Amino acid sequence: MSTPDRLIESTRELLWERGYVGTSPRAIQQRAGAGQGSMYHHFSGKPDLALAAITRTAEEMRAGVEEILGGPGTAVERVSAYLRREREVLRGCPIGRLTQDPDVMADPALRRPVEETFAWLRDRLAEVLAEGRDLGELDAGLDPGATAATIVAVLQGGYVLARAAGTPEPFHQAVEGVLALLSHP
Amino acid sequence: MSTPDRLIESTRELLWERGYVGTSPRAIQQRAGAGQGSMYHHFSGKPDLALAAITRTAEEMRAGVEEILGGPGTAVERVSAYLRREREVLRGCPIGRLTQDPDVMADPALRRPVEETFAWLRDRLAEVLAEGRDLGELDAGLDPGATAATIVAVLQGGYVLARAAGTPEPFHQAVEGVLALLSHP
DNA sequence: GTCTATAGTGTGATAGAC
DNA sequence: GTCTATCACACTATAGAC
Repeated sequence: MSTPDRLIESTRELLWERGYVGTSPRAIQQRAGAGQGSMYHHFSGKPDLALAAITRTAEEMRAGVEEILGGPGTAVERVSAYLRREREVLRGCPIGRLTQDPDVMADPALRRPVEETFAWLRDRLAEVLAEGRDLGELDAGLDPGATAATIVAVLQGGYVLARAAGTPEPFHQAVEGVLALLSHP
Repeated sequence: MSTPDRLIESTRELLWERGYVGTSPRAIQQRAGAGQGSMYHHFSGKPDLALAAITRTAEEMRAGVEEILGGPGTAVERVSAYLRREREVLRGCPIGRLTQDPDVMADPALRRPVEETFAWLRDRLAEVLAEGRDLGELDAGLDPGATAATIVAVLQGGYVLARAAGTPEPFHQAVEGVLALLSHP
């Protein structure tokens, strides 16, 4: 792995664990096994590195979601598979957590990938839900856009509950709760 | 307002806006109009002040919730009122955001009020939902615990979506989405 | 490309005068 | 109780040698 790649990977991990404010260039360098000069040679500074890290994380997340939502199965099956997919629940969502970082949200360049990822995710889920509704798999009165927002919110909020509780259990409860509401009627 | 009170209020605001890592004693003092000596006279340091601030916020939140959930109306009416209550959506949840702060979660004293607040909230909502189910207002097969987790997660995740989008709209969509699922069958 | 040296600022806290 | 002075350290970045 090249030095720039190692720096980006270090930044990704630290942004996930400690957020943007809590991540220092020094910590990034140490984790990557790179010196200061090296880091500032490849990147203009902390924001530049963070942009590379966030962009890469957003791309990976999108690909992972599309693998499930664009795969085989009925609409409800695909949504269920997405909700029940294995996750490192207590680590939280690497994109969602950036949302709480004022310095990220204040920088348009850093904010864009966060905004776009969630917009895409909601749209993609809404498409699948609309498909399920049109095929009679879901209630005819179901609002795909609102329900998609609910589902994404359950995941993001599930992470919050799990971290508060110190266990993944409330995350899984929240997921099963919304699936029961979705499938039951 | 006394100096200790002003310091606590400053800390509450800054924890909400910038989180624990992003909040410096200096910023707290400046916002409170207090000097360093004054701050360290009344509090032993940043963690001590944060504990006072978090405790106060948790107490207020609990009282606000109980006012609605313990008020008049059917179970669904009270849950709807709680979900639709006016909120400063883009500011996020002052307790939920602490969940993303590794230094808060690493300190058992700071973590406890966060953990207890969410545990209480889920239990309280589950009670109301069980009541609604037992009175035939909600589906007989509804799981109160899981559904309560779902509802709290929708709120917490709604904040995340709203901040990502830069507008409160997805928060309201998520809320209406879950209410539709809850009331429809 | 990578290194070390250095700078300027902020952090979190203590000391001791008033 | 509140003030100013001071501390040791970390942060983010630049300079210039190698």
